[in-house]
Amino acid sequence: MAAVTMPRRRPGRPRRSETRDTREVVLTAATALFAARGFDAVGLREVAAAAGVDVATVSHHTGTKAQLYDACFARVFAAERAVLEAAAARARDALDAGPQQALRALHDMLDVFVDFLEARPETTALWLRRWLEPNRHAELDQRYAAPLYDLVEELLAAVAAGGALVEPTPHVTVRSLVWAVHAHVVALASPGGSPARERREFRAFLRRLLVALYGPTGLTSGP
Amino acid sequence: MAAVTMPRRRPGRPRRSETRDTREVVLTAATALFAARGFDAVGLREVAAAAGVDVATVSHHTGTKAQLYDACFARVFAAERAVLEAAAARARDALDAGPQQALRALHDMLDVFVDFLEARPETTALWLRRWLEPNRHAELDQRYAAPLYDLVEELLAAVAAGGALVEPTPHVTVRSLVWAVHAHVVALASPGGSPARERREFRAFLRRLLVALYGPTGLTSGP
DNA sequence: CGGTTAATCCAACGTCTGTCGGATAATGCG
DNA sequence: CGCATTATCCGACAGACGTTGGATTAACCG
Repeated sequence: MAAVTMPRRRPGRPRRSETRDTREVVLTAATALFAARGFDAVGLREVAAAAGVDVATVSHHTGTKAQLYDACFARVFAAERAVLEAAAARARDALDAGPQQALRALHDMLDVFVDFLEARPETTALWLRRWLEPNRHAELDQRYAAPLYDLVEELLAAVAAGGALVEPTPHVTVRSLVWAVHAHVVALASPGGSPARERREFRAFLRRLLVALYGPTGLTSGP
Repeated sequence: MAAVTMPRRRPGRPRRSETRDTREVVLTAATALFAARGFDAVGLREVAAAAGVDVATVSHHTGTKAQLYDACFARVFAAERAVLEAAAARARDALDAGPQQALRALHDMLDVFVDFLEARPETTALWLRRWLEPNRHAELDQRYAAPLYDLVEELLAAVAAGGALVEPTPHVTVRSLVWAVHAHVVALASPGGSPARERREFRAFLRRLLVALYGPTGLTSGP
């Protein structure tokens, strides 16, 4: 099972410097497993083995299995949100510099999103798996997706008001954009193919799509 | 558990007329459960209960649990493929009638796709769940996705050659389009919201997207 | 030093899982 | 009718599951 393994710490109270260490290792191992195979297909003993600890240690640090899953989920999406909000802040600043700069900032924000998911594909896997659960879907949408969509829509509206876009964007456009990214990431994780080329092509596609949807803006080209 | 229940047939060899009946009921119940919660979260006893039969009866008709899952998967996608290939055949015929008619046929084919997934959301759920499995992804892509993508691309290229489209379509565009549909279906299955409006808006979005990507063709407006 | 705290593992629990052998009952066929 | 066939269910098995109590070990603190 490869094992991200801890160096197998002996029992006893840890030194103050290394506290909270095991929990991180467990969460990382669990996140990878949950992303790859889903909640029910992963056993706690398997998580423990991947982390190089005992089952009871996992429970000790993360409580129940459902709590462990929630912790993985929250951890991953906190990272995503942090990255996106930083990019959004930059985009907001660019709003004052005119619609052209604002649109470029929007493009940058899309890049940040794509980069993040490419670097951490577990995010996509965890997201899609929970997305499919019929009951939790609404809650998930409210809590994670809606703020992101609103943010992008707000930026698009602001850019549109500046005259660089043809029309304001409905929810469905942003959602489709996001899902195209998820699809790209899943396909990228598959063995075979030419990752570098695929990444390049996908970015070009996104650029082209945005320009196509929102009209010619003078930002059409750009190496 | 609601139960699509069979009327609880008594033991004994069935009449020749009603043979193969139970198997269909089991597959239907299993498909719904697998789609909603995934392979590992669904127990065979639960499938049996939903179908109104005993566990052993499920095994008797569908073999192992993995075989049951495969049967559900194959059944659902055989239906999808049948519908899509019929639409594709119509689109091919329209190619001879000129690029305008060909593009309209392409739009119709998209509609058929969306209609099918809306009517059978299990298709999307089963598809996405297996899509996420890292190892089976490539096989799945080869076996189910690639032919579909190739088909649409071929049609687009033919239409483009006729002068109605601006440029040929790379793989990534078609894939993004398909995923936008899946996202739409998942969102539609969620409680709350206004399904009728969402369906209307999404179709409008698809039209707009196609026109935006492939240039003004005179087919811009619709109803 | 001695006492407290905290992390780790071992072992066991009850439950649920997928699977299979065998009993039962009803039809089809001669 | 009598025999083979088939669908159905009951019961049981071995294994894996999530979870818990208790023992062990080591660091902190006075």
